[in-house]
Amino acid sequence: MRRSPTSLSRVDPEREAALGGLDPLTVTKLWENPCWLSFRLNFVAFRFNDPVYRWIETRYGLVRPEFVALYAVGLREGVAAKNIVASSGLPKNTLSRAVQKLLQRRLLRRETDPTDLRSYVLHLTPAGRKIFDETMPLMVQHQTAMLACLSEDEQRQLCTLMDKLVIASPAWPNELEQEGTPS
Amino acid sequence: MRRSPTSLSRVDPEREAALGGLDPLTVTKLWENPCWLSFRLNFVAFRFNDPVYRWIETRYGLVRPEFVALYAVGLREGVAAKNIVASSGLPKNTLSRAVQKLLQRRLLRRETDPTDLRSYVLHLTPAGRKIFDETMPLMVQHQTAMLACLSEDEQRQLCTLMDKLVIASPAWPNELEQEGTPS
DNA sequence: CCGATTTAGTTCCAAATGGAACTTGACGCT
DNA sequence: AGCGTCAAGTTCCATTTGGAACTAAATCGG
Repeated sequence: MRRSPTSLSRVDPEREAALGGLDPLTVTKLWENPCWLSFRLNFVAFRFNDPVYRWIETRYGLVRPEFVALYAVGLREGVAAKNIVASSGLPKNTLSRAVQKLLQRRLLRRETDPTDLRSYVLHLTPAGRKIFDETMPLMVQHQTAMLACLSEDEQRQLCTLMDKLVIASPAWPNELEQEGTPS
Repeated sequence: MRRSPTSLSRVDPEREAALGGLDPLTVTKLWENPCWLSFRLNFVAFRFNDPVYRWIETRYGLVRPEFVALYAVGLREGVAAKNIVASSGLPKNTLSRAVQKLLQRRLLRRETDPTDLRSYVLHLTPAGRKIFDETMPLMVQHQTAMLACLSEDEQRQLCTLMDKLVIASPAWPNELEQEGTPS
């Protein structure tokens, strides 16, 4: 029952030293886990997200989907909720509520999209923009701290590799076990 | 206000072609987003997690934290709940419930840890092991599909780079904006 | 060896979540 | 144009979630 992926990364002794800070189960998930990608993604993502969202929640009273929406509009004025859904994976009713809340709090403004009357075009108000501008540097600083263990070059590599994944993502299966054409 | 990270990856024209399948906001989050790491992590993690957890839920009636617990014990018999908490980031009450449910359903078995009477040592029952063994190949297959856009060598690189991040993680800040020693 | 602090796990409960059904507008087809 | 299907966003409601308080056991300090 030996599975291959473990061999992808070797537990070389120099590293073994640095492992003191990690829970033993974490070590197992790193090096005796056929699903190496999933664990690494979720673990690192969590370590990024958790401090960020806790800070935003206590600082501005915005919960995660609300900030996701605000951040998205901050990056690209004029998006619609559907875009945020597609790029974040949050369910659309959750995002609907998030947008409502942001509208109430006058952090977001919206107008119906003249080219599609079902859809709304979103913009940040100055107050919303202020939050975006205040938060961004902290997030970048946190990212920098997390990436400090990698050289500039390694950081670029990581970025490029993950680019490829995201770009390839439309071709990935949305369901497990979709056997070819059933009968 | 130009921020550097965008320059980490160039939107070279060959890629621009393949971008058809992506939402415009996704493209912005890729290449006009100072927080490039966060987006890539969360996006790819979501695309892995979502099909997997939906399948497990419909197939076995296990919700996410339940499967997280089952999977963890499957990887390393004899772990305690605290280890699963540490390695997964789920809150401990959520995991407590997940374990209870798995005990009820006889997928997990537990005995008090003789070296620490507060703690329990967890094991899979044969039924639990069966689920683990059935699920693993599908997850690996999904991972393989997602990684198909990378060469063997690139896959190894990605694995190694993320190793480094996980290993460095104990040194990362748990809070944003913890200014040095206050007064 | 006794009190003060920390830790593993549980319980409580208010709040967030997300599936499903719904409304309204767009789009395709004949 | 007219009808059936699809898409954007909202609403409803049962379920899940996770913070905070709690219990019991371990660990630390003198």
